[in-house]
Formats: sequence, structure tokens, C-alpha cells
Amino acid sequence: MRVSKQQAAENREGVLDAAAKLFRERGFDGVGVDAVMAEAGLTHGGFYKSFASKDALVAEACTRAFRQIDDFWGGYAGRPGKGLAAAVGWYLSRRHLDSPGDGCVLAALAADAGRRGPTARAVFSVGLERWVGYLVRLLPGASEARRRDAALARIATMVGAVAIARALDDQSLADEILAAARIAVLADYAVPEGQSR
Amino acid sequence: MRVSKQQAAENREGVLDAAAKLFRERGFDGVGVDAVMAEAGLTHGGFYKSFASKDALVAEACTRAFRQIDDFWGGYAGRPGKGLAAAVGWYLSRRHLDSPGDGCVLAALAADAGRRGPTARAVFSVGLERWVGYLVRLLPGASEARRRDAALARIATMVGAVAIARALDDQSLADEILAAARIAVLADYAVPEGQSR
DNA sequence: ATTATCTATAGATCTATAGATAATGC
DNA sequence: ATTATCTATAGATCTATAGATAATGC
Repeated sequence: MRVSKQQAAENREGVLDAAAKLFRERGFDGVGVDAVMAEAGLTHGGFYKSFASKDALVAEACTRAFRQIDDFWGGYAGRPGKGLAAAVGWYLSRRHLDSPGDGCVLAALAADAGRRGPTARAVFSVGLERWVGYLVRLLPGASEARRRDAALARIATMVGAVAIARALDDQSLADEILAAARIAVLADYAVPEGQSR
Repeated sequence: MRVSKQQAAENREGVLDAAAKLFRERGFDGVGVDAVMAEAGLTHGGFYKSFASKDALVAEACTRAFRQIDDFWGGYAGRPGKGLAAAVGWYLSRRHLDSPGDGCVLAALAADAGRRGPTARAVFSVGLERWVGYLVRLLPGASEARRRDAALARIATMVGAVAIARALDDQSLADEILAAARIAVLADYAVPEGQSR
């Protein structure tokens, strides 16, 4: 019943992976500690040897989920121009909609995070700030301040579009809002100056 | 212990008001039937005389919450030009952030709705479509199709900005994303042609 | 007599803890 | 001997139901 120190560390990682996935799929209140442990292939009793509380798990699991944003947007942040369209294309896609457990933590859990305490909210503040940094690098524009505003607004558009599209029963309306968001996020940036609108 | 037919109808309305408020504040999974009934000043046992299930309550409470969107945006939809800035000004305000129980149902519950069944999601589809209708009337623009795209994207921006801002621990970052969304939502529309960007 | 609400409770689930178990690591 | 995990369970909470209660409405 006891495993090696390394295996125990791997198990802890597995719990975090399971939590990061399940929370995004069902929300913080929709997933119990038992479900997370079961997803990780463990029994629920051992949970509190690794984590102080469910709240601590929430914070760590979100930190982990934000790392996927780093990987994705950070990966595009080096390249200019075409990178933005490709990244936005995936973000505002049906594929992203249909895989919340592996998708953007903000689109899946921003409202849930708003109902939690300072610990989880701090993770979201730091994570958002990093995403803004990557996006600022992808957006051409005059001043740094303007690019920062543009990045913040575009993140809001993308996150809102995915969250809303998931809430809809009407698939064609969901596709419409994704398409409309794509146009708004790429307009004035991917398209040469003065060509759009 | 029994009340008049009229009083019973009023009690049912009170339960829906309580649910519409509490769900937006704590999420569907964060509020039990008992809490809703207590908020309405009733005991939980009587709940199932009025509603078939919690799911039925969720759907009806969201329908009620969407009616507030009708009142607010529908009220502005008649007037052109200046109405948009005023409506957006409230929507993207600290006051709205701080009163989720009386605020936009999409900003508070879109992600939650995405985890529910077709009944609740149908309410969101119909409610969103109505909001789009009001906003299309507020947005000048060339073709109907372009105005519809603009309305959808701007709804996504507003909903995303409020949901994200609520998730943040950092108040100044929250204010920043609200301000950035304000600029993005009003640009090219409230500002005379060619003057912005 | 009907019925809106209340009291009480069943059965499930959730967070958290206690103690047992058995393999690791000194 | 230490400790990672398991079994078992406490105490709270959640959805839903059953039966009692008492005022309405025929």
C-alpha cells in the first residue's frame, strides 16, 4: 500500500491533472475530492496527505491549467503576424468548445473563480497577466498602452464567446458567435490597416 | 399552514426571485433547494409542490433573470446613439461587478449553463437571441449581417470582461479590463466614423 | 374536501479525519 | 521506523418524498 517517493510525487501530479480536467468540465462545485482521486486512480482517503483542503487543490489545479495557456499563447508569442490568426482560430473553434477539460481555464472557470476566495482569485490574476503579455507581443499597434488595452479586450471577447457558445442549445447560433468573435479579434490587426470595416 | 391561491402564486414568484438571485451569486451547484426556499421565507419541503425538480427551477429562474436583460437593453433599444454608451457604461462598471445577484445572467452563469442539460441551454439560446436583437438596433452599421456580427462580438466582449474581472484578486487589473472592453465595445460605433483608431 | 405549507426523513454525496496496512528507506 | 495509500466513518448537506397540519374554497 505504500509506494516510492517518486511514485508518490507522480501520483500527486496525476491528482492535479485529474482536478484540472474535471474542474474545467464540471465546475469547482460539480466535482468532489472523491471524483478527482478516482480519476487519478486512487482512493479518496489519501487526498489530505497531499493537499490541505479542496480549496488548496482548486488553486493548484488552476495554476496547472493556466500553464496550458502559457504553452499555447507563449508558443505563438515569438512569431508575429500569422501566429495570431492561427491561435485565435483554434481558440474560437468547435474543437475547443467540445473539450473544456483540456481547454482554456478562463472560459471554463472564470465565473466559478469569482465565487471563490482570494487564493484562487490570485491564481487567476497572475495567469491573466501572463496571457496579456503574450497577446501584447502578437498584436501590432501604436503605443504599449493601446496594445495592452487591445489585448485585454480581445481576451474578454474570446473568453466570453467560448463561455456563451457552450451555454447554447442552438449549434448554429454558437457557430455564429464564434465567427463574429473571430472577426472582431482579428480585425484591425491581422488585416492590413484601413482594409477592414 | 395553507394560504390563499393568490398568496401561493406570489410565494412561487418569490421562490423564482430568490433562485434567480442566489444562482447568479453562487452558481447552480452552489445553491440548494433549501437555501432558495429559506431566502424566499419558506421551508424546503414545499418546493416540489411548485417545481418538478431543481432542473426545472434552474430553467425558470434563468428565464426570469433574462427578463432583466430585456428590461435593461430593450429599454435602450428604442433610442439611438447615446443609449449605447450609457448601457455599456453600466454593464462594464464596478457596480455591476459587485452585484452579480442582480446583474447579467450570462456573465454570472454562462459557464454553469454549459454544464447543464438542453432545458437550461434552450433558455440561454432564446435569451441571447433577444439581447442580440436589442443590440443590433443600437449599433449603426452597413448591412444587417454586419450589425449582427458586431452585436454578437460585443456581447462576448462585455460578458467575458465582467466574468473575468470578477475572477480577479487584483482590483486595478479588473478595472483595466472593464475599461479596455468599454473602448472596444464603443469604438467604431459610438465614435463618429474614421475618428477612432 | 381540497391543498399549500410544514415537519421529518430517506438515500446519496461531500469534506475531512482516524486508524489500519504494507511497502519503502534508513 | 517511516509513510503513502486504503478502509471506514463522522458530520454536514443535498435532492426528493411521505405524511401531518391547518386554512382556503367549494
